[in-house]
Amino acid sequence: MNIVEEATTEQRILLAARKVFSQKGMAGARMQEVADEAGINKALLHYYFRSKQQLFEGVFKDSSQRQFGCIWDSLKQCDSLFPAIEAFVSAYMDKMIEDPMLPLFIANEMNRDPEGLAEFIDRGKESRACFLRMVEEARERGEIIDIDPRELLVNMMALCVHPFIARPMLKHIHGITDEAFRRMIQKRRKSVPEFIIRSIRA
Amino acid sequence: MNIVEEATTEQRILLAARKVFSQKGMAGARMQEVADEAGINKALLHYYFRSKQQLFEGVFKDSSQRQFGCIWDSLKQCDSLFPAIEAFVSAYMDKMIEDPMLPLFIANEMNRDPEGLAEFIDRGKESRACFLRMVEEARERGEIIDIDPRELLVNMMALCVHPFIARPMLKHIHGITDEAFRRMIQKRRKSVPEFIIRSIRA
DNA sequence: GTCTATATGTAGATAGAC
DNA sequence: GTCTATCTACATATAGAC
Repeated sequence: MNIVEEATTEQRILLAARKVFSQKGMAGARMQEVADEAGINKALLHYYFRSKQQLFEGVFKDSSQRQFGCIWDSLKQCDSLFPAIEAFVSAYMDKMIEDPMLPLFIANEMNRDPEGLAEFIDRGKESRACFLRMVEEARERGEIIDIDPRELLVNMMALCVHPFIARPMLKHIHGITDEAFRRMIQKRRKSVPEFIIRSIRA
Repeated sequence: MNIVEEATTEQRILLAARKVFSQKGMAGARMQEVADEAGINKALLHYYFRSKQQLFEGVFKDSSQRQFGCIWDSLKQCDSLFPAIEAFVSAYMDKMIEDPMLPLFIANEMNRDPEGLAEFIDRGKESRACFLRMVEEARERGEIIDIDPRELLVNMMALCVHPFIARPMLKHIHGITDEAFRRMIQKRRKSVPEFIIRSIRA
């Protein structure tokens, strides 16, 4: 092996599959397209991953871990609420900037097979519970208004994820380019936490 | 024709197709399933709509009109900002309660074929422009803080639409039933406008 | 208008050479 | 491990009887 190691075939397949599956979805994706994207033959896909379903699961396992993994963790690294909100929004948006197709991909996959996700979603369970307690406590201390912690969390996720889900529509409505979209997202990294905190501050 | 007219075959096909397409997406939908759902034969689908693509477009045309049609109009029926926000949120949510799969369906279709949507999105253009002016004016009068009107609109849509996009995840995370989800949405009809207005009020 | 039967194309998967 | 060639299954679409 060289010091500068080339990507293994398996890695190239996973990368190509992630691109194709997240753009086209499970049903719309074609094995041929994945093969082309990876620069290999269709038959080789079946050599590494027995079936399309298994390839898909390989990709999805990877993707959903990346999506849900460190995001929730960002919540509990803070000891007070407002910094935690800022950290969560930043972490979430960073992940989606890396991989803008992921949110829609995951939304679809959850819709297609709700059970298949359970283990990955549950991974952030404690972090989420920790955050909900933090909200509860801030409320008891009178720092924030009376709001259901779970509702706050839904609103936070909504404000983070929606631009990526609705990207084609936003681009059309506001007539913006990819570059302008990127700038909008960067702006939201600051404005979204402000929007949230203004709304809940007592 | 009877006074109590039965649904025509074409209407039953469109209804069935809407159900199947919005659950499975264009690629995942099967003509056989649409036929079964409509209680007719597969060949008859091709009699009414020459191809799957045309059937899909028939459904999408209908769906996106329902989604975008009267929602934007709700914006300009008010002469001050806060009631307009309340009206928009209510109208939007009512539409989605009627047809909870529509948001994800439309998000996917926009992703698949961004151009295909243009005409339907553009339909609400004047209403949107009118709303953005309303925000601008409220800002000049000092009623609200300094916020980009377009950003406000994105946030409004995010808070409305996200629970429907992420429904399976929310149901899993919060361990709620269909009935509890429905209650959550009803609650949000009030809480979302409050959340927004608290955030922008000067 | 509605059906049965069939043609046509394509995608997933395998066999087997190298 | 990687390829070419092929099998099999199935989905869209059509032909034609009723």
